[in-house]
Amino acid sequence: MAGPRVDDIYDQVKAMAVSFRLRPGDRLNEVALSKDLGVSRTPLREALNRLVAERLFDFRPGQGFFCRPLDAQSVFDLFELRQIIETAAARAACAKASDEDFQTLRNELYAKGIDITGLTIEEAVTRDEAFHLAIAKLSGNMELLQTLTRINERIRYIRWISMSLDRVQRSKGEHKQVMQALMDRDADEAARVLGAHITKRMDQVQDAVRHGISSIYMEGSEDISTRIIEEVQE
Amino acid sequence: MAGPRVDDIYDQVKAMAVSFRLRPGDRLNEVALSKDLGVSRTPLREALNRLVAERLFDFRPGQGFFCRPLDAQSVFDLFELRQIIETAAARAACAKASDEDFQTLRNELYAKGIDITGLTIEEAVTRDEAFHLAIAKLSGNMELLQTLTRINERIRYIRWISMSLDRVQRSKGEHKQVMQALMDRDADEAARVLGAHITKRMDQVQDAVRHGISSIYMEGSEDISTRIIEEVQE
DNA sequence: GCACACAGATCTGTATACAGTTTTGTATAT
DNA sequence: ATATACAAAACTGTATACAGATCTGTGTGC
Repeated sequence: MAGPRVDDIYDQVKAMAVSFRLRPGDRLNEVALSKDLGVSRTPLREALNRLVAERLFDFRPGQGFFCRPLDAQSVFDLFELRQIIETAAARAACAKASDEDFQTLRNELYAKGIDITGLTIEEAVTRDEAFHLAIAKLSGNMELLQTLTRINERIRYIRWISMSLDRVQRSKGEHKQVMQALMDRDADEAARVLGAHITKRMDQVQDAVRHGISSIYMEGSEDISTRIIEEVQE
Repeated sequence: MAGPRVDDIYDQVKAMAVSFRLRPGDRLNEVALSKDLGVSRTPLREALNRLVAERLFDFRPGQGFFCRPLDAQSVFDLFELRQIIETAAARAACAKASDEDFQTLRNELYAKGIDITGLTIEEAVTRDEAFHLAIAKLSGNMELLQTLTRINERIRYIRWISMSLDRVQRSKGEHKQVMQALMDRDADEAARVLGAHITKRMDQVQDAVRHGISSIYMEGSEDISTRIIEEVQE
């Protein structure tokens, strides 16, 4: 049988890194992990090298692979970059996407993000991310989409933590404004609202980070599986 | 002795891919290449996996590594993304960089890009790229810089070809405008001029690509080492 | 002349072994 | 008690071997 082993390993290790199941800064024990995954070190190291290129791991010659720590500056930079790319994507979408595209976006992803009561934080972030990625996709620029996807992977855990600290999802109204601006094909407005939305999130995240990024590493994990009770009235 | 073997292999293979010495679309023979480089397949494959993550190679399970072909759409997308990132970087630089930073930029990289007579096309593109990257660095956003660096690697060969077809470098006056706007800290003007500059380049490249991307693959190589004779008066 | 099938060669995918380095633990001296 | 030196254990880095998949080329049948 076989199947694409490296791709599977890559996905599994990436999932561990993204969810911080491997603690940032820690050295990765190749032998132990390869036994855990039931493969040998060779394909594991191949997968790890991909993740090094994606900046999810550090590689120090002679010492091995390290789960990459996320410092406050990197978090800020990644959010800023995300804002740059998403606002540009919204502008491009206004120019390039069809009315049908926007209808689909509204009916599928936007609609699913409205009521998140009863969802876990992980699920809520996933839906939020999906809406934002869908806009990026409507830009028609696959390289942009790919780049944003990578950025999202690196800050996903921070978004989980931030949301679990805040408890309440306040993006409903903002998403509505973004959706409206897109359907009006008002590029300036779409970029403005989306940019402000991300800035607000970034501020929340900065608070969380200031609160101590090291403590963030410890908790979590169970928090993202707690369910969201209520939603603010908009 | 030893030294970081994988990093070296990575650099060497990347250099081959970026300069299209490995022809796009071609399958890579691991045994042959590993013999060429004087290493075994194991570290070579590790390096190749990094390059897969950077989209310089494709990986098809069961078939191996393929030098990634650059289609017209990808070239367009990469240039568009480059424009988005660079204009945003210029805006950020206006807000964050110090006067001293701009002085250094002007005296070192800007000045070196003015007179390119006698340089090879490869050298001229390198200087152009260095100026643009320096602006990105002044944004203070290292993630942005990293992302742009990766994009540049993927379109470098196209820029070589485009410049060798055009023969004449017309960026002198445009760079001057960008430099001036930066020193005035006029973010809107800097973004506008830089954006227009990249758009112009993109148009030239699109012409080159329409001219036939397949023919582009064949020639080149020697063209980039031809020296630039004259420069337009500005 | 063309399509298909089969066999040989080639190449990829992974496990394993081993050399060399780094880390860890212990014992000794100050 | 602290620092240092040394030895043992653990781990990384790479080569190699082998199994399995893929490709290539030839020959046969239609």
